[in-house]
Amino acid sequence: MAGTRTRTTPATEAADPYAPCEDDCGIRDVLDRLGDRWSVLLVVELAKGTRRFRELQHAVPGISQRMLSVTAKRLVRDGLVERTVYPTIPPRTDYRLTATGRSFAGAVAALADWSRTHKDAIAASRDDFDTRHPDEVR
Amino acid sequence: MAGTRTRTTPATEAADPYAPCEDDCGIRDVLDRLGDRWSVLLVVELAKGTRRFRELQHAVPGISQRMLSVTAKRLVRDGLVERTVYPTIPPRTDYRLTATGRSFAGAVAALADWSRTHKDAIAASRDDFDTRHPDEVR
DNA sequence: CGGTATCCACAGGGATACTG
DNA sequence: CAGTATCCCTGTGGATACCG
Repeated sequence: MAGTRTRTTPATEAADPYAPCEDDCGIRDVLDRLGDRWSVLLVVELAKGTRRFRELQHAVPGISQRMLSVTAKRLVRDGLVERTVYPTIPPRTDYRLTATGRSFAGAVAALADWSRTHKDAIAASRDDFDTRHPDEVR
Repeated sequence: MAGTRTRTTPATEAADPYAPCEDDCGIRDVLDRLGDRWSVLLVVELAKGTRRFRELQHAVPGISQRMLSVTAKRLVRDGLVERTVYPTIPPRTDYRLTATGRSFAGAVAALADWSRTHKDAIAASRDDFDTRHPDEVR
């Protein structure tokens, strides 16, 4: 999502180019988490229980060490995930959902349900659209 | 969301770098719509009733003509929105949610509810985190 | 083990101009 | 009115290397 909440104009700008909360108002914050590639997958995995860094990395195939670190930190900042560090050698870090995080996981699960029940219809619609409009860039 | 569903590697690649549907499986498709800047705003507006191109543009402040066009087309392709063109002069185009689209709007509304009830907690958590970690890039 | 730091490719999306 | 065509800047996130 390039340019999210950013302005292109130099700096000598006064008004916020984005609407001051039309229907939005806070929803964006949640949507941004849902939108990024990994947050939801991490939450879904953590909904199953406490996980260590390495465990998360294996549970969510394809995530890089960097993105796991970045995403987890974001979730911790938002208060959805709790991080516990054991200063042992070698170190150990546990991640687990907070109460808010579990609530969020519930909301996500509802959405996942919607996805599952409508994915076929969506796929069909796309195929249909694509055959009807063979050109197009996409 | 740069690099979404894309590979950086040249072309001589065999296996899909992304998991063949671990827990994901179709959810991504929905999440991608939720993730982009405008889809949800458009759906929310259309949930109120049929809208013309221009009406949508005014209802969703900040959206460019191009992004309205692009986003609407995506929603039509996914079968969430229906487009009716009246070949009058000047032309007129109506956009309205399909049955699937209304169902989707419902799911989004649920999410919006979650957002509203938790936005304060999230904001508080962020403030707390930020004061506790004054440095950091963000 | 559990991260950071750095570098960079690339798709998203804004601005602007033009068209049926 | 309702788009399309271009151009270009931007943040996201992948790869890689290094650290306590």
